[in-house]
Amino acid sequence: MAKKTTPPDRKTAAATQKSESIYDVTYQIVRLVPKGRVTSYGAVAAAIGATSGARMVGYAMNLAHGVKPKVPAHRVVNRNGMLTGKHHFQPPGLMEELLLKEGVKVANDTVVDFEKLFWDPMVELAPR
DNA sequence: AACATGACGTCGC
DNA sequence: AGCGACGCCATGT
Repeated sequence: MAKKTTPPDRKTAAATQKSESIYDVTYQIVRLVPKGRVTSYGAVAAAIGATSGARMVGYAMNLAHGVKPKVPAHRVVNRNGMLTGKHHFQPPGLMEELLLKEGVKVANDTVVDFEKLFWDPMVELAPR
């Protein structure tokens, strides 16, 4: 009886992920963004080692909804300084609101003086 | 396993 | 200078 080895009840994605997933790292980088500052997906991606994974960063932000501690995804914009993800907020426009409250001026869905407010994790966290 | 999608980025026209 | 297409990496179907 009992032929073959009975496979243990493995839950889906039980041990699939390790302690740190690309999302976890991404969230932490974003959380490090100081108030009144903004960063870009590409910069964060480069900081986590996914230089070309800018899309993954955006993907991670999408999952960041309800993640604790809260992830200031509104401080993350594209390389253009444009609030590309504003439509993913609830309600849309919340992203701009939050930025304005933090002192970041937004015009036409784009961060004003983006390069000035740009916070590069690679530079700030990089050991000189 | 292959295809399609995505909060980006870069190159080409 | 504005629009289109490809590339990247991960996820879902």
